[in-house]
Amino acid sequence: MKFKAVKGTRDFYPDRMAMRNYLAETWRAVSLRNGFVEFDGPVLEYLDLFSVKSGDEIASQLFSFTDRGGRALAMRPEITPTLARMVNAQINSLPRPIKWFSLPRLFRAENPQKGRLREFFQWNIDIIGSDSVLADAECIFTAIDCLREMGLSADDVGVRIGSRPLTVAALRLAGVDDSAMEPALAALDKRPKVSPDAFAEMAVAAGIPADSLDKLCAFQDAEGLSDVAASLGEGDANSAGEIAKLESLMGYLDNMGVGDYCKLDLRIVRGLAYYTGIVYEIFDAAGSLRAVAGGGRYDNLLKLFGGPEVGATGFGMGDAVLEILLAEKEKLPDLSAGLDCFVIDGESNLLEKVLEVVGRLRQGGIAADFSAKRQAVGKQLKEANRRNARYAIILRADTVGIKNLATGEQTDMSIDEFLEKPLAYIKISDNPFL
RNA sequence: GUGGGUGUAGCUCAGUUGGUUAGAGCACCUGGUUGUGGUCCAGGGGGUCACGGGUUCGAAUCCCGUCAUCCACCCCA
Repeated sequence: MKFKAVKGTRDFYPDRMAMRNYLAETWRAVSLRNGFVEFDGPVLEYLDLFSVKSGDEIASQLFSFTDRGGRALAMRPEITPTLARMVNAQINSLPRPIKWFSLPRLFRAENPQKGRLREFFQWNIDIIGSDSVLADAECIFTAIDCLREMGLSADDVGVRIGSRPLTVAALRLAGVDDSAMEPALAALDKRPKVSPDAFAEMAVAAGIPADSLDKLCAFQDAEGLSDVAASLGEGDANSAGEIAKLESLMGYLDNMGVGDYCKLDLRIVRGLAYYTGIVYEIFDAAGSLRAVAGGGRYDNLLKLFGGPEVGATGFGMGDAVLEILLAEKEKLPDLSAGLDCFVIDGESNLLEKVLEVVGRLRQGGIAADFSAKRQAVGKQLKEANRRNARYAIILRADTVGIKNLATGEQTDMSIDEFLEKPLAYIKISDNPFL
């Protein structure tokens, strides 16, 4: 073969396309029933848009180019900058809180590996214009609502919830200066992935005093909020407020009936610097995969993009890991598309009749097709079977046999009688992805 | 960007210490029961063995390079 798909991209043959549509349609349906409205922006943005909040490291993982007008452009690696740009442009006319979702196609020029591709789809949920922890609760609920809709229980996936402000408070208490906060947070973020010794080495290199590591670990490993409060000591009023937020968050999630999916876990820090409050990641129970989703509060972001200071919170869920997880848990639905009716000419010279019946059925919203070849009934039934049809409509000069291919039952009547109201005799597919 | 594994038919894979015309199953196509399916039977198409170079009388097989893919690191928006 001379031409191949580009590294890190996927060809969506019909089976796979059906799966992609299933994810997209479920994401969309869940978003809408949670009160979010859909938006989208261009795949291409000015390169500058992505350097505002991210450094050069990120820029090196972008697909970027200069167009014929000399503009430095990039294919979007995430939708949040576009969201910020769009919201900022109309912030004064948008009723708050803004509850928007998007299903963007994204591109990142990194090396592909399990659950990571160069081109992928992501579900983004954001609430802008609310400082309340209720907004965080709504986002988390929406994520769980989706996973539950797809058949994943609290035994399959869990939301681990941490807090940036509390983690910062713990680091301050450990003697880390505010100017050294970012590398210290980065070190804590890596802790779950490395050995205790390696973590200690990394932490000290990041400027965390060695003699405070035990206390920091105890803080991160706290099982409950009272433990957290204890490890922060008397602390400041701010920390007490953050602990209260986590408490009401957990309460709200309980109220909405998804408390069993959620767990306090202060080891969740998130890599990015812009998070300002509650942060969370969703993992498979075994913890063998990458995060299915991740998000949190980012109150400074709109201002960073030239807008006002407004509260914002949200998450992103990629398609790659989700699909792997659903496959592992055997929760992928059977999406084999089938026809409602396969129309067969049961005698010779009936093509005109076949076309008439097919036309009428299709017009009535019934998925109908017929054989490209005029051949024996047996062959055509075989084809109907291969096409996964629910009914074979076998035509003769004046009568029609309606055969249920699953049960083998067949009823005969006049063609006119059938076409009068075909739905009285057949049950059409309720598969919306047909 | 770095490191390791793997590249044989559309898919999953065989292919014996290098030896003549490269195989199977599934899928696909055609035909068989003068016509009501999923089975069965017979036949068929399809591979420059990822690509390029080297060693050899001879390479799918050994060596080098390139590319792709998978896994991991970096990073993770």
